[in-house]
Amino acid sequence: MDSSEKEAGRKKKSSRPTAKDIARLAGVSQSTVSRILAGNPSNFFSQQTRQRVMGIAEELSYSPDPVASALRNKQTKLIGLIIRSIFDPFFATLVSEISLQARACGYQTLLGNSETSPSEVLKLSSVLDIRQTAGVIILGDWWDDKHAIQDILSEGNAVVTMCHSESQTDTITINTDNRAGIKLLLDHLIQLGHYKYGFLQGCTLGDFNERLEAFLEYLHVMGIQTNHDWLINDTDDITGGYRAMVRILEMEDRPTAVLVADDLMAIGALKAANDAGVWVPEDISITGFDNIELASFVSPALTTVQQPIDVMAKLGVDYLLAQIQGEPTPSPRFVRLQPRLFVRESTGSVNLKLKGRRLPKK
Amino acid sequence: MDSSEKEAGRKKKSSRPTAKDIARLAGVSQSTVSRILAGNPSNFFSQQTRQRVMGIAEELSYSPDPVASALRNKQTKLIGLIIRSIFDPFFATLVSEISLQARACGYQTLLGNSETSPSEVLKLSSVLDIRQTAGVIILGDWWDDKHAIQDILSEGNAVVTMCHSESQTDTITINTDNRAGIKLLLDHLIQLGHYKYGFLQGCTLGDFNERLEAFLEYLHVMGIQTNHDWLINDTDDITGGYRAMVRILEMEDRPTAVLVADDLMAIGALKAANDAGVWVPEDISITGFDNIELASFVSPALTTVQQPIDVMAKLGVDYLLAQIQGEPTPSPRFVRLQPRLFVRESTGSVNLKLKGRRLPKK
DNA sequence: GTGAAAGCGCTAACAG
DNA sequence: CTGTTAGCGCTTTCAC
Repeated sequence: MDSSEKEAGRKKKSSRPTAKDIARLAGVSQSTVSRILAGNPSNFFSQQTRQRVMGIAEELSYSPDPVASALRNKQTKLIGLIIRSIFDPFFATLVSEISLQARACGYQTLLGNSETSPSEVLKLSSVLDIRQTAGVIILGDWWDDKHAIQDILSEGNAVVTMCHSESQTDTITINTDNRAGIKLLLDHLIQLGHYKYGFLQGCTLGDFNERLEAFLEYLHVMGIQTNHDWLINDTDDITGGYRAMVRILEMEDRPTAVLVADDLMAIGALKAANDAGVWVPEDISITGFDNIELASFVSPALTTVQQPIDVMAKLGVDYLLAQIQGEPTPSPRFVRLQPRLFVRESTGSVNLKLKGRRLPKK
Repeated sequence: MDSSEKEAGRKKKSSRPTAKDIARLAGVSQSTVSRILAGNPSNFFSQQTRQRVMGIAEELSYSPDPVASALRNKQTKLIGLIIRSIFDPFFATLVSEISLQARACGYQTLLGNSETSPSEVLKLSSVLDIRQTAGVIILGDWWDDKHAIQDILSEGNAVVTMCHSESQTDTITINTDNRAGIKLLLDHLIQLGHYKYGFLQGCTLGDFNERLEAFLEYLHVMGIQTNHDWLINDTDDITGGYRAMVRILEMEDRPTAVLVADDLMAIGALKAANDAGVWVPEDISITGFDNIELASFVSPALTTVQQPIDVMAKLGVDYLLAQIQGEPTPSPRFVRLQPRLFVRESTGSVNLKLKGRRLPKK
């Protein structure tokens, strides 16, 4: 083999200029380059050197190697995202917003979704190598969070939880106010004259628990009786919603309105009603939670409550970065954002029954 | 301040044992540790040393710092994922599968979704800092791919594209066979007696283009006339599908069946029909593409064609890793996987008209 | 104001 | 079989 062949970089990154290159070209030392480009205001340089260095850096479109600087700083520019399920459009949207927001702050997003059985205690490291992250956002809670979060923190990571129920930890939690959401929904239904309420809970997860609790409490406050048969528990996906609704529909004595723990499940429930020939909202009213885009596009369109995803994402990232930068945890550790009611076609007055379904307009 | 306070690690990673620690404890050199743990079969060690080192490593649950090893190897264990939109459940599922698959191979996934206007030429680096990735998977094409991909490659990254149309590059592309899918759908509809076909195209993206072309070609082959008014172009999301369908429905002379470029749009189209009081499939048949889970849960359930997401994900990751490991690009650069037809409720015989809609069973 | 030098944790080339 | 040494690219003392 020809020996004078210049080795083309062991594996990759053949080309990129380094601080050393800039230094050589500018006739200064590497440390000067680093200092000037760091933009640390405490350092002063002759206008000359600064211009020259910055000029050359610009020209070669230099920027410091993130890996090297991570090693040196003991801190990457990566944030980990641990998600229960990316299939749920609500989470997918949240993920998207978070990653956008993070990128705007110079951070990238490492995806740690883990479609595992919720029952199994998850070793966090199997989902995400947290040594590579500066911080972690946990979306939804479902396993032994206390330990998991402790692991992450002990690794020196910052942590923020979102859509996470009660304080299992000392970390910041950003949530929609589930109680307020349920109240919005129930007030709306009560106004429509409903008096028998069912609740389809995804599973006994934090957020869903909160919604169920709020449901029971508010009903109690309003002096409305509940039948515990109407509280059904299934998986927190579209199929779970379908199955749960089937059970409701099989009952002799049915609720007049069913609150479903989230939109995706509610879409499943809607389908179950449809398949059974039960009309919504004429025979039964159904509500969701989240206001995913799809909610307006099913038939009938879903009455639901909106979570302010963009605000949640922004807050989550902001808090996380603050923590990463060593700022102290702010005092109200639980942020509760207000949801908003969207009344659409899946809810109606109890008296609607037998009025017949929407007919062709023509 | 107390000077003898042990500095608690500059920012993080205070604790983790290093190879040096293991070496000290085992009474060997650091390189021995590295070599033993690397498991390189070309190196032999005394059973003694090996056991001792591995024992200690195990005990401290040591594993090499990914950042340091990335710096040294000039190669991270990160793969970048560039997605058109994570909102589409089809893409979300693909992302999930890919990240699972990648993790199984010791790689993590960096998320680079970029909800930007498709028209704008995207600087790739604004979506994902590819210096931190060993390879990139691009899902869907939509901008100046040739340049973007060239950028990535020149950075030393491996690239695989998925759901990407014709060869704009020399990279491997993994796709569902769009032509076969359209044929499946059309054969089904032809059998039902349809003779007037519309097509709602998401936008002039690769995958969608291929579907439209296949549609036109196959119709031509079958000697079926097409009305170009029935070819509608809108955004590739649920709202786009809705709008496009509204336009179809406003026409005097309507197609008897409408193929929609993907399921999400088809759901929008379904809603449009519903809102207009047009019955599906009695008045018009509608089909989708992808077979997302939702397809079974809208009413009427969507007849569609399934993309084998899991296989695609596995192949994509496999090919990417092969490339990363320096294996040569395999000869058939275009992998086309076969779709599968799912007939559900949104398609029916042309003669169904006026038979009336599903009625309550009770 | 700027340079020299150390070192983050790892791996691999080069001894022996 | 194993140790010594160099160096990935960066930042940051410490000197001058």
